[in-house]
Amino acid sequence: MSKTIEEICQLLAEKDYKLTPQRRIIMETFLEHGERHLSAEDIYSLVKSKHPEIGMATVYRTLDLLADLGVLQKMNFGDGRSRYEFSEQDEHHHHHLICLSCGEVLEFADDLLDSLEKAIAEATQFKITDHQLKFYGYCKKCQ
Amino acid sequence: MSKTIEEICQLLAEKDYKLTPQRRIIMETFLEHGERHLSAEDIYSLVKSKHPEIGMATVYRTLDLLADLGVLQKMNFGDGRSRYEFSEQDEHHHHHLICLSCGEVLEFADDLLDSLEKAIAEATQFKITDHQLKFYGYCKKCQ
DNA sequence: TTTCATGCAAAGGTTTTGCATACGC
DNA sequence: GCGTATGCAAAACCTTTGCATGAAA
Repeated sequence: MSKTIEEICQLLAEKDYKLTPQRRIIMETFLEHGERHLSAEDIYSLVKSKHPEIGMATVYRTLDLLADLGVLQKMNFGDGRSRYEFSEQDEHHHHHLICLSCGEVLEFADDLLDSLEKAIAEATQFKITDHQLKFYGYCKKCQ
Repeated sequence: MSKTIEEICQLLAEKDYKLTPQRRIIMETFLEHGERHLSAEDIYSLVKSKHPEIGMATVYRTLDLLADLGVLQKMNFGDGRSRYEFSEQDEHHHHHLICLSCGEVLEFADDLLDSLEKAIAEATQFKITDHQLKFYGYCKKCQ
């Protein structure tokens, strides 16, 4: 499960960030549409429909902030813009299958990589905080 | 091993692409600096120092072409620009460890994912052509 | 000679920044 | 009230495109 809005607000407060209406609106929008991999533009459109006064720059700044706090994860699926999704640190990771033809992104649950991660950390002396696995190919429709 | 320049030229010929001096120069530059994960700008600078008449657009077009031919692989390490490296299809995959502090990129060989890939292909009906695994963390120096 | 590739500059798209104003704490 | 956040517009980037010229096959 992703965090609740109260948990996120608490994270903000802990780091002395202000809880502004804009930040709350953006967080709520994310919680309502969390299933998708939203771009900044997606968020901006969703938010703008109900709160036209909000600015694009605020969306970008808020997404950056939430990514820094570890609430969101910034991803790149190769379509020229960043996309964001809730990071689910305590849970098992999920990975992405990206269709090279239609761009569809499927999710795939898996935690096989944990042991691999440990082995790599030991071998390279890296302190690994996260990993990201993407499969590229063609979905059933596009083959 | 990555392909030799002759093999790449042959690929071009097979698909009726012309072998221009610019394309040759860019391929040679890549072969000379193949160990790194070069951006278009990196290639442009390297190429420009010996052949100042070459244009940025040609670099982009050639990199795209080589990626289409399967010679290069376009990657994204989250620094706002695409990076390219030789794709080594016949060999075992290698993956990347990216330091979130200094941006260093380490490579890590592994082929544990082949069986996972098969299982996922079966479960999702995707025809998987490639995968990409990235670990994020902090390198020895930055911890 | 025909067709494709190049170079340049301009356009496109995404993200960041400067600055005056507004607002949370 | 202090200091941070916002909105707007401009700027900064990376990448793509249009078009006349030039070169490969």
